[in-house]
Amino acid sequence: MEELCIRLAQIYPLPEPALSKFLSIWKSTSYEKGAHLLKTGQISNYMYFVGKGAVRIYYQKEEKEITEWLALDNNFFFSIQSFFQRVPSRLAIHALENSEVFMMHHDDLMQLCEQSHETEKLFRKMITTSLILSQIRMESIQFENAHQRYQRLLSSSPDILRRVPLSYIASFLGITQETLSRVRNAR
Amino acid sequence: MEELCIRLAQIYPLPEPALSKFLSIWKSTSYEKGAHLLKTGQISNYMYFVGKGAVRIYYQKEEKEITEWLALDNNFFFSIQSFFQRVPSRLAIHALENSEVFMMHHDDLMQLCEQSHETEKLFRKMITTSLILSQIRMESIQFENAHQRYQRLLSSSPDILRRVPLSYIASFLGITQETLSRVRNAR
DNA sequence: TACAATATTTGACAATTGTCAAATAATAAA
DNA sequence: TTTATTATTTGACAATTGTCAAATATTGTA
Repeated sequence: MEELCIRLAQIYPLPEPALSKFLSIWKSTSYEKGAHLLKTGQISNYMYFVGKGAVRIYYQKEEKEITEWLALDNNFFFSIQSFFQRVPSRLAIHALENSEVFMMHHDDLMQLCEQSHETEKLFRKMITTSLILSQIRMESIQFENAHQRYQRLLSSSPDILRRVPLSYIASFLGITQETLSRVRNAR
Repeated sequence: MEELCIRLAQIYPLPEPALSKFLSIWKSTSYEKGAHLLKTGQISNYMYFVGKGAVRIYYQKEEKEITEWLALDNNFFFSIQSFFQRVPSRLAIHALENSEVFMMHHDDLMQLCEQSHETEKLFRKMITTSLILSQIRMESIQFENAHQRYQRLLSSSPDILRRVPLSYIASFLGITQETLSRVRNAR
């Protein structure tokens, strides 16, 4: 919870009493390694924050599993389209390690946003952050080759290799496992 | 202006008096073909809406010009990172045709957002729309080949080929002009 | 420890796309 | 209309990455 507060304050320092109310709608849960936070076809009701731990967002694409996102310690994540558009999620989410996860229900958030302009503002800034990250990732995928993408990931998240199977990382980077294996050794 | 109102209402129907105030901060300008709306290195102060016309957002990458976005008739566009983070823009924007452009200054928008919760909500929804589009485009770039990306563009914006030079479209799709030329003929 | 299951690496080859140069087509200017 | 300029297409070849199969390494479990 500590870390969640810190991350929120970095995005926008919500004044009281809105802050207390906002924090109160986050629920804490523990997920065992392998457990699902969200399954394909469910409407994703939550925005999540992983404290200590790691989760993977993925989906099925022609008999392959595509890793859409990896979130390690102290990061937000959610199934964007399902959460916002209230449609069944194409994405599934599971824990890669035993993880401490905080989650906030869509309806609770919307209710607070109605009541509190300041909370709406915080939420707007959270989405803005996601949008900027999305742009950066898009550019990386479009213009960097396998080696450059791997290096970028390494420098932004150095311990990811020790904690996440190579096949997931490769898919997240948009390359095959074999290519990633070659790229990270030799050359 | 008509079309701008329609598009805004689709995103969120802002009630009066907020709507009138919001509309009043949009300024209308005409740009001649080739004219710049924004040059590299400037801080991008505006969110834009092109009425009738076409614009191109691009940047320089190792002696090549990369087309980051193309906006035709009745669409929003802006230099996301510069607009939100108030840093000099890596992107430039110019008109591909004589264009009718509406623009809204960052500071005016922020002032209205402070005053009006409803306006903040509209803005939040506009960003959410951008985020979802960004996700869809990212997936297209990551998992579709040149031919599929071209087809997707054609179906979402059929007249783009008649109005935008092939080299810009190719760059926008993340492929070379030669590959696009081959993909759209034969095969 | 030894075995089984899973994960990663390696090799051979194919598919896709990029690069560079030249030819052709389309457009704008004289 | 003719010419000059710009845009698009085509060919030959190279680079990158993907695919499939097999080998090796790692991890978890009896």
